[in-house]
Amino acid sequence: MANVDWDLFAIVRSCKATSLTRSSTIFETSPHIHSTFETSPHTLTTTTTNKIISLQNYTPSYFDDFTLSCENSPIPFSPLKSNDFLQIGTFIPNFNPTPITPVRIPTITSPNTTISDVVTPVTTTTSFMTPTLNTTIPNSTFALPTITNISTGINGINQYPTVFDFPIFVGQPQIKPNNNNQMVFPKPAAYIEITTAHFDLAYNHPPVLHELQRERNQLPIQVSKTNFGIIPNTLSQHPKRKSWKRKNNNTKILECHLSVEKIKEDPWTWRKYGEKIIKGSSHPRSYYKCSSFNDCSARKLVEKSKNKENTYVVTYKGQHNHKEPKCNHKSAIGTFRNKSSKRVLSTAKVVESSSNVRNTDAQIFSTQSKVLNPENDLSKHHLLVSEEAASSSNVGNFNSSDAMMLQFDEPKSGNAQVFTCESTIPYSQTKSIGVCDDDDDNDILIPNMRAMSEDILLEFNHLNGGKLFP
DNA sequence: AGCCTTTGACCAGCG
DNA sequence: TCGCTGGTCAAAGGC
Repeated sequence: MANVDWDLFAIVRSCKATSLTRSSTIFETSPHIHSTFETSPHTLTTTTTNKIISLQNYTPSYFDDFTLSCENSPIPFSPLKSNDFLQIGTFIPNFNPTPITPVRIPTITSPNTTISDVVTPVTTTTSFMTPTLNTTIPNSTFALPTITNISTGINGINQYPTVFDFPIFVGQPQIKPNNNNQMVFPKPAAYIEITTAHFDLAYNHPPVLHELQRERNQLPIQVSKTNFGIIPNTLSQHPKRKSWKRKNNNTKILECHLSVEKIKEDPWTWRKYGEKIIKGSSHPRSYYKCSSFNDCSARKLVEKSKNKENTYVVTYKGQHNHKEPKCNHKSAIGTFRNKSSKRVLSTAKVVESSSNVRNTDAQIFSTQSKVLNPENDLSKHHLLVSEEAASSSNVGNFNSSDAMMLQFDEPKSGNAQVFTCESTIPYSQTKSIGVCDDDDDNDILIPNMRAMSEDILLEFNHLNGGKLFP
């Protein structure tokens, strides 16, 4: 059972790519207004034709929650967490789409809940090129293997696909197959696919998961290396804003809107090297470099979203020239303590008495300046886990990054308390999956976000002035 | 000791 | 050419 809570949802998610085979409807169940673009109803009616979902009457919107119904087989369609969303509006006006490769293949069949005969996986391995009038795409582009079961359920949780599991081809008008079973684009249009790949691209994931898939004799994965899956963001980009290109003409940029939780899932390690007040923005922009490897050119810009609470605009530039750091799935924006397990222990102890707590946006992601409340079970657990990690003879490689961390600082003026949810993932469970082992690339340690229930997170809300989970 | 954040100064592109 | 602005550097200090 120890493994269960370490459900590698990311793997599960990444190993599935599905599309409906029948008429379907996607509609947003969360009625929130998230952006100034949103003036029309928040319902997206889609139809599918031959495995393609087309959005009609689309209005740019965030998608916090979905319900996806498929004729007589409704599929509750929920995000993994409350803040899971895709800002599809960002992706829509992609009239010159760069190659985007669907990379997800359903591979994991859990002994738990399954959804049968509902979805057909998409395993397209070729890039999606700019459609033109009467353009046809060879049928092979859409040749799909068939599976009958899609399983995401672990312990009965999240037994349904999430938004990330469904590639969505956004097009207007619909793509239709011709007599030769080729996909025909009736007129120039923009098509974009939204899959988990985008999130992974955002995090610049190396093909770790893909390797797993290949080991399972799945189809090879092709990830576009040429354009990094760039999705032009013509909605959010100010036309006069060209300063991006000054020094980075050749760097690859991906902008995405991520919730705090998503940001924390970033497996890469970053070091903040600057912060700047951006004109017209009420929030400073923070600049991060990849700190995992010297000379890595990957950079990340983080700025709090104007439009959506708890959301940050994260811009990735450049590419990592190294593998994703192992055993670092804590995924804070900044700090990564890679050296010793002592650090975990010392940090945990030091912060017990610390009152030096800042309350900036950036600090939300910091692993420093944290204060534990000794009276809090989670804090105790954190210490316990940390000490166990530090003292265990066979866990020498364990560090704080092995566990997911969520921590929220409180303003100085208050009774500073920072709760570290890191402790919600017992170290014993990390071992069950595999501690760091440089000799085993297949030991992937990904925390189960569901292990941290929203109720728990909400309990921390007041500690952060209600900013994180209003 | 090492790595982090902070922050003012500087650099460079653009209008 | 100059001022504005975004991006980066690097010293200082913290953990």
